[in-house]
Amino acid sequence: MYATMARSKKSPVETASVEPGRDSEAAFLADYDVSKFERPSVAVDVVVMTASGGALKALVYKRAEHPHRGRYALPGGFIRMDESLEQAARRLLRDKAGLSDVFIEQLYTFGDVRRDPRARVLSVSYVALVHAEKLANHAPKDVVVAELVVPFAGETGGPVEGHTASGELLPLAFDHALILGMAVKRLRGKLDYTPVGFQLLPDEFRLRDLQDVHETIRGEPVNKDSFRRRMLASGLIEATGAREADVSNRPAELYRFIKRSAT
Amino acid sequence: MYATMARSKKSPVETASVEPGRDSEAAFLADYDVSKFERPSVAVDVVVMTASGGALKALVYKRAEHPHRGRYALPGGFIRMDESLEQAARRLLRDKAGLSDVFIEQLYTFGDVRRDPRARVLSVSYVALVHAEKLANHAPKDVVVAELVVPFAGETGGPVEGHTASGELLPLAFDHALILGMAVKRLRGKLDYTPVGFQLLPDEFRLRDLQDVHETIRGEPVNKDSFRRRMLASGLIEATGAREADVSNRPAELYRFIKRSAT
DNA sequence: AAAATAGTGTCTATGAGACACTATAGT
DNA sequence: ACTATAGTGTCTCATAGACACTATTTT
Repeated sequence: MYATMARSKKSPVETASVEPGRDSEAAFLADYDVSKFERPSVAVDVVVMTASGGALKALVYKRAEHPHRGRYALPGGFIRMDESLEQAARRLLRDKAGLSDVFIEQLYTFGDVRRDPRARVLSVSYVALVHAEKLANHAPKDVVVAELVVPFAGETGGPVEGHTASGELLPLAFDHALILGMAVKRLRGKLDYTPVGFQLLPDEFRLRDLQDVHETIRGEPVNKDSFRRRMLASGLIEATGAREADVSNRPAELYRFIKRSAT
Repeated sequence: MYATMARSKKSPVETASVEPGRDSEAAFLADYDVSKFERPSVAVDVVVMTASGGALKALVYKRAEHPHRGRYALPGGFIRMDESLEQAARRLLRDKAGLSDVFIEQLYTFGDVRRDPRARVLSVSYVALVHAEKLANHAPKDVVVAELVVPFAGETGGPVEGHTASGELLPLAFDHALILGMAVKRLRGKLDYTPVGFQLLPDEFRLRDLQDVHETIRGEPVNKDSFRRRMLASGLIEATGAREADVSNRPAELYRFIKRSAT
């Protein structure tokens, strides 16, 4: 889009001294040889996160091929020449995790020279947030929903461990422990000023569920009273009028988010 | 580092079922052919920002070559195979802007398929924050310190215009208006919870200077009383004991940041 | 009735905004 | 004395945390 705009004849931004030179630019482009410069490989890796049972979780799968065969890696793959980074992330999410229509956001680009033993490979990472049930229903069976053990408080950052539900440690491939750590850091940072729960809860939920999500992400308890007041005053959620059923205590009011963001 | 760790024999993380297979992995790597997959070019572009005279500014330079000859671009260039992304950013900053020992941080990776007319080129962007004087002293003469005109409030995001000091619009190359917009958005976001002024002010400054920086970044005034109280209570700055001189009014106390972060 | 969790009302401490006031330099 | 900006003291309002209290379900 911007490339197009830049080449249009009378774009309103062409006020100062831009040399038009359209023919010579065209000639230049025709002659341009991409292979002049060495290029790295570029992969997109997606952190598919959810929060349930008091734990932050992310989807990993056991690598069947070298390098790092047997270790656990994030769903990812090399980008194609005809897709944008986000399109690549969505494709990989669909092909490797069976997920579509989820919230995704670019996280960070990892580019250490030796991060992949094969060759120079950059990883442009994305975070996807999904409901726990969606992950349970749609994920192929060779994937593992790893529980994350976060060794840092607040938004300090650092590598994060993955465990099975039974507590076994899952050795992570490449620098994926760092990518997971960055994802947790980002999620914690977003918590204060964006309605993160939108993506991590079903359409109807109890305030307690929303509080659980916040506490799981932060890794520490939040004040119940203050949390309720803030959420109700935020204007982002509304009561459905319905209440939960079949509980052995006073049933909680059910709420929904006012504007469910598209994808 | 991670590649090394992953291949070490008895890493403590190898608790679950990792297939060792060191020989076969070595064989695999020896056979691995990088050229199997098509690869994009990867550039690093650096937004060198400063705040002075009530305006946010960024360094751009007029392109002498195609594509987008005559338009203004961020300092940038293709990454080399033996340097990390941050190393590339620092190299470009040194070579193209004459700057070293400045704060830099990765911003975002732009990957639209058509963002560069030559070929598929990803841009991993970085933000550098420097004092206004440092920029004035060190910048080569083919660069322009463009004043940014930010058409959005808060952290909405969107493209940003560059102007000369005299108000002339500088047409920007590629998607660099978007990259600048992202940089402004990020800077505004950091303002609330990190001492951004550290990087944008000289060693000694008046509280008014710090307030000016905050107002310039936010694009709107801040409450003077509350701002003073917050800054003094933050524990991040301390009085030097000295006062400004040669002013025709009550001279202000000079302050310094407690811990000047390294680079 | 007992147990368990949902939800309300109220008090207090803290921090932001508003504003009046005092302080100190040059002219 | 006058001007301009620095810096202080105080009042009010909004919000977070603490805590006691009430409400509503199952067993």
